[in-house]
Amino acid sequence: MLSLNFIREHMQEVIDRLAIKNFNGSETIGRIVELDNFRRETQKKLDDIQSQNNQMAKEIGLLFQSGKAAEATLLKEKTGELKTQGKDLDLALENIKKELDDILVRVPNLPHPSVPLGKTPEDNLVVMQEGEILPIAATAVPHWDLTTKYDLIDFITGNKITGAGFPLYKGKGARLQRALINFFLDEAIKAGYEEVQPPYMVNAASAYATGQLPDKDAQMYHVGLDDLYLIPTAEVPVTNIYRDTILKIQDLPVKNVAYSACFRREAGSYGKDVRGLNRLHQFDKVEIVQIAHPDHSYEILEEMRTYVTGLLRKLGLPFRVLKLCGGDMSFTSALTYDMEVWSSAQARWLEVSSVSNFETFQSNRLKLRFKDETGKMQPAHTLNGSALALPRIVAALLENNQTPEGIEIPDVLVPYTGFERIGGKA
RNA sequence: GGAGAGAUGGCAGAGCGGUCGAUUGCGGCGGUCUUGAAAACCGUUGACCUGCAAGGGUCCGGGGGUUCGAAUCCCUCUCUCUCCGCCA
Repeated sequence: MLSLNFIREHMQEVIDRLAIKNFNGSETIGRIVELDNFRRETQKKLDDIQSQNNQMAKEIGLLFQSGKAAEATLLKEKTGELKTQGKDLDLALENIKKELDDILVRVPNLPHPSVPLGKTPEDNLVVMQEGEILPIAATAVPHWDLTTKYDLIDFITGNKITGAGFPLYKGKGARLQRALINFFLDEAIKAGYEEVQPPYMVNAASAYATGQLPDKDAQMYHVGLDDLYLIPTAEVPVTNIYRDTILKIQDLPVKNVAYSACFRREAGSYGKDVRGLNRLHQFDKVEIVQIAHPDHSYEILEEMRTYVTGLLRKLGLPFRVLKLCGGDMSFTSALTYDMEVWSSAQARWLEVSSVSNFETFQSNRLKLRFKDETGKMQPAHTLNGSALALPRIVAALLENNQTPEGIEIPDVLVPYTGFERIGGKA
């Protein structure tokens, strides 16, 4: 969430920048400042009463100790009034804080000044494109046909076991998954990330801290009996490692990588977007997370972007990088790059990674801070990115590498798969 | 799941219901000494809210209660440890 002080001191700027995310903040921001003023007033009143209370309690103590019981009793009677006032104020303060917090957690992060204007994905800015976009071969088929042809993924049985969007990977399909996960993890480790294996369920506090709650409540699977959420991305548990943490400046940047299954309800999705591997309820992803000094977070964002495009290059997939426009950015992000790979048989771009800088938006909620050069406490910046999400990578690999002899596995993956081709005589 | 013990500052570990935000040790930081380091010695060392400041307020696992006054008493929840049970 945004910090109250920043909002107070930059009201108009906050409203203007929120508008870039198509969020009309004029009323909300006014209300926030109003409530905060009220909060301060009430707090002050309460503090004064507490102060008087403490003072009197001390005096009473001293009187009793020096044997002046009568005077002490007299003073005791006077504390009743203060107590009632204190209770009322306390209650009022609690209500104000609750209302303030409810509003504050629903205000999105401010976009970085370089974020392009726009409302829809069409307004995103293509910042680079690489790789050859080959014309579609007459015989090329989409991945949902290839997975059936080579018996790699069984959507029907997955549907029987659980439901739509929960595929069953089989044989070389399963091995390809495992190969990709290991390849992505090894590459990240080479790039200096420390591997962690997080829990796949998180509590509400964690989901709030990274911004999934209350914003994306309906997108997460919730286990009601225990009040736990299935993670939509490893970002949630991994970033929450650092909740309520004070880091040393020399520990920055913190670099973590994690593989996890991801669970998303994807309520409201339909049509060609959900066909085959394009959109699933459960999928695999390797996620990179960094915690950075605010002075360097944008350099690190570029570093992460370069890292991810490097992976795509190694896999031999044509890709492009988009800088998301205000309207297409997530609630929590200040600047996001999306990486998309070209799927030849579908003749469309598929999003396979999203790399974002959240600046202090998450760390404010996380209470993730570090002591800076001057010994002052300040919130760190958090960043993360997919490196990478598997399903659409698999889709693109299958579609782009299909030949009459079968599907060719990229050289970098062969040591991981143990086979060079799917189908044919191999 | 059953029985018991516990939860205090970065860590360890004190704390008769009344100047306790908290003794002490370690660690950290600064200094003296030293060519440098170690050792020794001296000093310093929690977070948050509010205020220009002085100051005031809150925090001893979370929440509630008793009391003029709670780290200290009571209730409750959570977690940890030990033992038993069950089990990948």
